[in-house]
Amino acid sequence: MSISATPESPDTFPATYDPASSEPDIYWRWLEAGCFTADAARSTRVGGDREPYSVVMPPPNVTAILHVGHGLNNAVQDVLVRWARMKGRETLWVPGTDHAGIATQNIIEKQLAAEGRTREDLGRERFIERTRAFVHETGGVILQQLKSIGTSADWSRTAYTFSPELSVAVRECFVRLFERGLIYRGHRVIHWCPRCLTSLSDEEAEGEETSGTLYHVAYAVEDDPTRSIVIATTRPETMLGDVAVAVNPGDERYASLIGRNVLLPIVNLPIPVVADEYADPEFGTGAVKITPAHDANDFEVGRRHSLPSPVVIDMYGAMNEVADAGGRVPAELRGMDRFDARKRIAALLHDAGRLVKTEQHQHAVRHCYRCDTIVEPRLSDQWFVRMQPLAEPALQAARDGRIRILPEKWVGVYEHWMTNIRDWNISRQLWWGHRVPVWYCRECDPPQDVIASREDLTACPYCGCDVVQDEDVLDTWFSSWLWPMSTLGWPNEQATDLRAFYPTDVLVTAPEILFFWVARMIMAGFAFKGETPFHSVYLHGTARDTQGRKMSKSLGNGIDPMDVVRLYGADALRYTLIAGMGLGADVFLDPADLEKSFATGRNFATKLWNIGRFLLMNVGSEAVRPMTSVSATELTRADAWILDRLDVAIRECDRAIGPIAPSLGAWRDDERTAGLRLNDFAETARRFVWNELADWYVEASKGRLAAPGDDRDVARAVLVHVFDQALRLLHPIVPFVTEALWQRLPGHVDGTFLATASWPEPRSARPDARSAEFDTVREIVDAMRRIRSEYSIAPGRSVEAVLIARDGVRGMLAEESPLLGRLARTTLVFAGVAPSSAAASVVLSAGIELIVPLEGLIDVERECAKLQTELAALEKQLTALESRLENPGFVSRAPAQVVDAERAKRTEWVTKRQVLRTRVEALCGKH
RNA sequence: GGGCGAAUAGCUCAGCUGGUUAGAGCACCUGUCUUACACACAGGAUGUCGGGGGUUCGAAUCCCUCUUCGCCCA
Repeated sequence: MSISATPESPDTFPATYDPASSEPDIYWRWLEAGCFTADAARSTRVGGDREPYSVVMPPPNVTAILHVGHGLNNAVQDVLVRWARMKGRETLWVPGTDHAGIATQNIIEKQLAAEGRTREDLGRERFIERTRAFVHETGGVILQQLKSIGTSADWSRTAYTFSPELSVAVRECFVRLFERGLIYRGHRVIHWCPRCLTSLSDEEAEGEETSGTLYHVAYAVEDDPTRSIVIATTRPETMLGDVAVAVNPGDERYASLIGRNVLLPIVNLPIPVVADEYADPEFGTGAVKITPAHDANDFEVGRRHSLPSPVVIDMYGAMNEVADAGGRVPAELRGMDRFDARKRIAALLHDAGRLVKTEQHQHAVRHCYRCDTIVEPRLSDQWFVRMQPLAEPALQAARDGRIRILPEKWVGVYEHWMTNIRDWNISRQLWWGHRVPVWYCRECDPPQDVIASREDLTACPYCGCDVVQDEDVLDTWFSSWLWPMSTLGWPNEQATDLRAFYPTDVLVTAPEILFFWVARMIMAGFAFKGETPFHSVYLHGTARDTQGRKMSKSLGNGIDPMDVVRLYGADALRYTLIAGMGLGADVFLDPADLEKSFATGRNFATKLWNIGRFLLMNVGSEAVRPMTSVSATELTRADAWILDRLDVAIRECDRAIGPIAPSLGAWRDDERTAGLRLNDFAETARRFVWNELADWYVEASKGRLAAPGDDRDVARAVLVHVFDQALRLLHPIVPFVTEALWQRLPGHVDGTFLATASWPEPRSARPDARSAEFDTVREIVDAMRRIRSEYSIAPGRSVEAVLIARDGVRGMLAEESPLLGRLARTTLVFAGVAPSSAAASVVLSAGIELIVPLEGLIDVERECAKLQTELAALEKQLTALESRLENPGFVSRAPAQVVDAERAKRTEWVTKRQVLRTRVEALCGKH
């Protein structure tokens, strides 16, 4: 064992911690030592000696740069991962990026536009080449940024959704689902973004509450122009594609019109009135126009009634006769944008006397989640995944506890989505992404004309003719839903990582992508591995500004985590985020005042640094006794107390982070919601090092460290031990400063890292009795400090206090008098009765009475009033307590231990009341 | 419109299956260069637990209702 012991002095040890100078170095040394590299062979699942713990990082977009949301997400994961690693698990955290089809393609298209070109100018091949080169050059910056906040991921396993390996997984997944009949090509009305020029899934078309107009339009009855039927619509421009008016079959108002024709205004085409349950008699006029090509519901109605589907809006969102629409779009409207056309058509209807009225109407309008353009329903051929069969096991797993979702409020949301699941449109009309692995043979008869294949095809396997591949690519989420498996080697079932680390443990992400990603990963896990991909889902909150707005680039209210790292260090960033984030709660930060926002974390790191500074400067560099060699009899009361508090802190931290995995195959009800309270964990650890170790133990040890002898060595041993343990507890939250200090502790072995040190365990099951005695000392110090403050007694002035207590307590306190002198500048005088002089006094627990004669300083009236107030409050509570105990209902029905506790309390309070009364008589009576 | 959830100190939140005088952090006020730390130390104030009703020996906690807010899905 080599002892890295250069004597510390104020010169070599600055009073404030400088993260900028040490963090990068520490991180580099962790990497060099391979601290974050998992060894699959050690996993018990492949015959190794360690339980595995694995986490997959939600892959950021390959083109993304770090924002606070990423910081928060990765801070949470890093706390869990570092904790698991210290607990001795073979820990793997898989990092990576996704290729972000739409977002990345948008970037390249913008670049091209700046050059006055389009992707069509380049052609598909060259466009993909260019995008690939761009991603290669500038992509993954975010992964480098993640390193500077301490992310302890296994970079040797960095994955990418569009890598050759993961592309194999995507293709395997597609073909298998196709073969199982769960992927089909459908002719449907889907969500279309006229700007991105691609279809979107239901989840990607986000509803947004919008104030619109409801237009009431009269369609004249063909054979009776005196009558008309009034429909209500928010989208009058789609009327050019109307093929019917639907009314509810039970709606008597319209019964006589069913089967007859009405005339479509402007176009002047006769269209039928049909009876269909879809028409809601309560909404609008109860009659609804049917436009199969431009509304998903209308499409279904159209199918039921065998109606045609004329297309009157093109892919760019402009009015045009696209299909089966001959003569429907007037010349003046052709090529006009849909929203301009809406106004124009409203005007035309008005002029024709067909616009009955308009009214304000609140409704949800779908927007593209990537570019916020209003989505246009579009009739087209798309690939869909039949989701219902996949949802069953995913739903069941959540119900029987094989998987848990925290905070629990999201479980209901998950269940609701899963039980009402709809088919997933997975094809995108993009170039950047996994191309749909389907080839078409023009020569073959059905059913061989559509061939899904794991291998690229050049010729039809059935007839040898030429084949063409489907033009579309797959939704990026169709590759990310495989992430927990594909990153570990799936579909190669023999892959060591897959066997060693799947299923993973916890998935940490934001609730926004519960459906996009989390739910689908669970479905994929069951579909392809027959197992849940993780046993816990932790959905964390959102970073918001002081007004509660979500931080975003467009609002300009974001915080760049790299700025925070530069100014205050990664630890400050991490501590602030973790400590400020309750389970599922949002974190509020002020983008205009980084100093204020991150002071919590910065101050804490500095405090920790200074405790270390004190310790290293005062403990010295000579060998420190290991705690195992220190016998209980050598320990002072302060030692017993801090060791006891350490045990409490360890237990509370463990409880806050929680069970690392379900104790059986599934979560028991009582452990289902346990743990993952990272803010509680942070607070407990903070309380221990700051309010207990620094405020009391360090202060109490100062005298002992100054006096050479055996006791000095005991104090040094306890101090080093306790600080070492505290650093371990805090390491997952503030890895850098804890590592820096830990490596400077006397006795540190070169080449060992806190990052891979063991997690603390409590020393003893039961607290040492002398720990409670130290609490009495603390109580007296507190009381003396209050009195001193109240009477403005100069800090330097020594005070004498009279103490009335049992013999045992007297003896104990006599022994602790040096400590009382140091911490409270008080000398105790033991007496049997209170002195009669004017004095400040206080009654402590166990009937200890403390009287501080302060001749001349005491305001007798004030002191008397204070005691009387205290006595009155006590009497009131005592009365309530006694009436409770006299209540037969309480005594007979309340649990015995509650009743006993109340009785014990009564005894104590009665004693206290007696002491207070005597004191009041003595002090107030004279006055 | 359907569903889920929340309302506790100025702010952000704990308070588990009912049982002390309802807690923490931050913010705030007062004092202090006490030999690691003023990014600190010491002391202090702060709540009809959203309103109303009910169950119970006992309600912040359970039930009903109203109000307000948030989220998800239409």
